[in-house]
Amino acid sequence: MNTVATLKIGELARQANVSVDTIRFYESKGLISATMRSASGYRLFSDEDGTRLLFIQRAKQVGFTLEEIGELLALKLHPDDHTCEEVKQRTAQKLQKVSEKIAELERIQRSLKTLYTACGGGAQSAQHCSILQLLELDNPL
Amino acid sequence: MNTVATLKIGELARQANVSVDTIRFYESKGLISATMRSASGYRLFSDEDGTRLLFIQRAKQVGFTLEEIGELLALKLHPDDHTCEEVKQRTAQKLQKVSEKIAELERIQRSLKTLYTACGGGAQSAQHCSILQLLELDNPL
DNA sequence: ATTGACCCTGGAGTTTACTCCAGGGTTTAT
DNA sequence: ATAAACCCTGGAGTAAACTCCAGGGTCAAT
Repeated sequence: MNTVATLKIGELARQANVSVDTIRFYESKGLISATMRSASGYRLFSDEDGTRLLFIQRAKQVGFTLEEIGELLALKLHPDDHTCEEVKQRTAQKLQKVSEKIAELERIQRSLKTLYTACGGGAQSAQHCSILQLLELDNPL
Repeated sequence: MNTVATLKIGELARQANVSVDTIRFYESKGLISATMRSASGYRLFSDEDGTRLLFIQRAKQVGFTLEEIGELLALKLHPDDHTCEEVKQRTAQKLQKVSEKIAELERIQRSLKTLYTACGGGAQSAQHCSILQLLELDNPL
């Protein structure tokens, strides 16, 4: 893995498909930080920063806020970590949240699949039928 | 299923754990609509509206915008629907999006699980290790 | 018949996550 | 040596999704 800082902000932005303004905004929020600056003050990034940006985009897609994403990125183990138990506990909390999100999506998925097959399944199955009613069947109150 | 409109906005808000302002805001965006009004102009909602609000909250949690949620809620089949194919196609698109979100979450889940077990798994396994590196292993660029 | 807890509309304010200048230096190619 | 294409900072503007008034009507209980 190449970890030297050679990318200027525009190059990184193109690679990760975000704007340079977005990168600077994320930096201001502590989600990413230029590994170093060039003599003339230009930010220099490494490939790992590209991975980081990609992760941020994806986590956003599934409903994490930038603040939560920052917490996810802060979950780190290293040998001299004296608070291993605490990291473990925070990780467990995040796992819980992720599981809930997956369960939610699977419920929506089941309803959509039912809706999909009901359509064109013969006149008798094409009842009044919306995703709401299907969710209610799947998840009785 | 009870579908009469008897709930005033405050009662519905308490039931669905959102504010009355939020309900009125959703109404302005076409996500929900009071089934009727009382003589004095009060909005009256049915239990189905509660389900609707619950769905909105959950879909928001997994990263759908209010606009997308509106589209999901609009997916409906009924016998006199002449555009069944179109509904089917839109549903397929939504299914695609849901699958992508689930895949993303499962990737994050795998990394978090690895992080969770690495911690406390003996000194030799507690390497410098963050969710980023684990994601990279899981999803080589 | 009046007090407190609701409801209404219309509009202003807030937070999150960007996006877009202005004004000014830097680098690269011609 | 001079454009074109970058980069910098600081700050203003925008869209989405609320949130919070102000000013005024309604309803149930005392």
